[in-house]
Amino acid sequence: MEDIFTIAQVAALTGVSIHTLRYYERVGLLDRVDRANSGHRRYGEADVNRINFLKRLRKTGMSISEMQRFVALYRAGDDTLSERRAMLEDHRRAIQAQIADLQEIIAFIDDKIATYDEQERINSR
Amino acid sequence: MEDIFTIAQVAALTGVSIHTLRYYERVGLLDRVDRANSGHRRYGEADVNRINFLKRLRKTGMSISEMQRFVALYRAGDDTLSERRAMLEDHRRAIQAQIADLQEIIAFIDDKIATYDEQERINSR
DNA sequence: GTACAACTTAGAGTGTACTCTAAGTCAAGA
DNA sequence: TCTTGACTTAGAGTACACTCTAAGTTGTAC
Repeated sequence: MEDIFTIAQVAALTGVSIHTLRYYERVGLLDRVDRANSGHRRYGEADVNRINFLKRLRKTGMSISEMQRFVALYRAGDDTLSERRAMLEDHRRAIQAQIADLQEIIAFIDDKIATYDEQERINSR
Repeated sequence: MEDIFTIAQVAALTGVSIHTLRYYERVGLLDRVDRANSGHRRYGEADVNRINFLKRLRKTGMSISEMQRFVALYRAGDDTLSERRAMLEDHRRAIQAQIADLQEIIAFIDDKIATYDEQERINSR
């Protein structure tokens, strides 16, 4: 019932490269992944979920070291729930701020584009 | 009437460091800034506007090389207006996509936070 | 006129996050 | 059994965007 995956399958599944998957394990973002007798990695669904979560955090600008802190708290168990919650809330706020910045810059670009339109009208007279 | 500024003033005004201002000039993002007889840089308002524009583009994930392309088009004059316009529109679309990603991830984090709340309620029984 | 902070240059160094290499082992099909 | 491609490791290399250093010059306040 529990699906297991090779590193290539996980890379295809998550869009995280093979090199990066090994790197994330090396720096402790992933717990040591199970190995086959051959030594080859065998990922479980929990690993894949973790990778997808990490991918989202990265995509939204969380640094590797912040993610390491988060994972360390996770490993430390239930006592750290409220701390992890606070981290996520901080990160949520940071993302909201990013969105606000982006929206402001969209408005700025729209202004620029409008100026260009104006310019083109003038040039075509 | 035209205000002129030293590099330190521009750094304070724009939030871009002195080192970075010199770097941007070196890689051609800024046209060669005027110099005093002493050789010290003297920035005009047009320079400051350009720096603020570049700062916004960077903040929204445009790479240095893309900005170089944009600036090159700008230098090439009016013939490139529609090309620059197209670049800005592309960048606008990229920013919109970023915003959509971020919003999706906010929803994901809200889910996680809700799970943590649930967990805390269980633990406190 | 002297101290001292701010400026100049070319070029070297840094931090982050990968990304690749070399040398070797393993698994599956012809 | 042989070949081929996927996998393993430790460690080196890379891209990007700065950021700093060294050695020297300039401007201003006392």
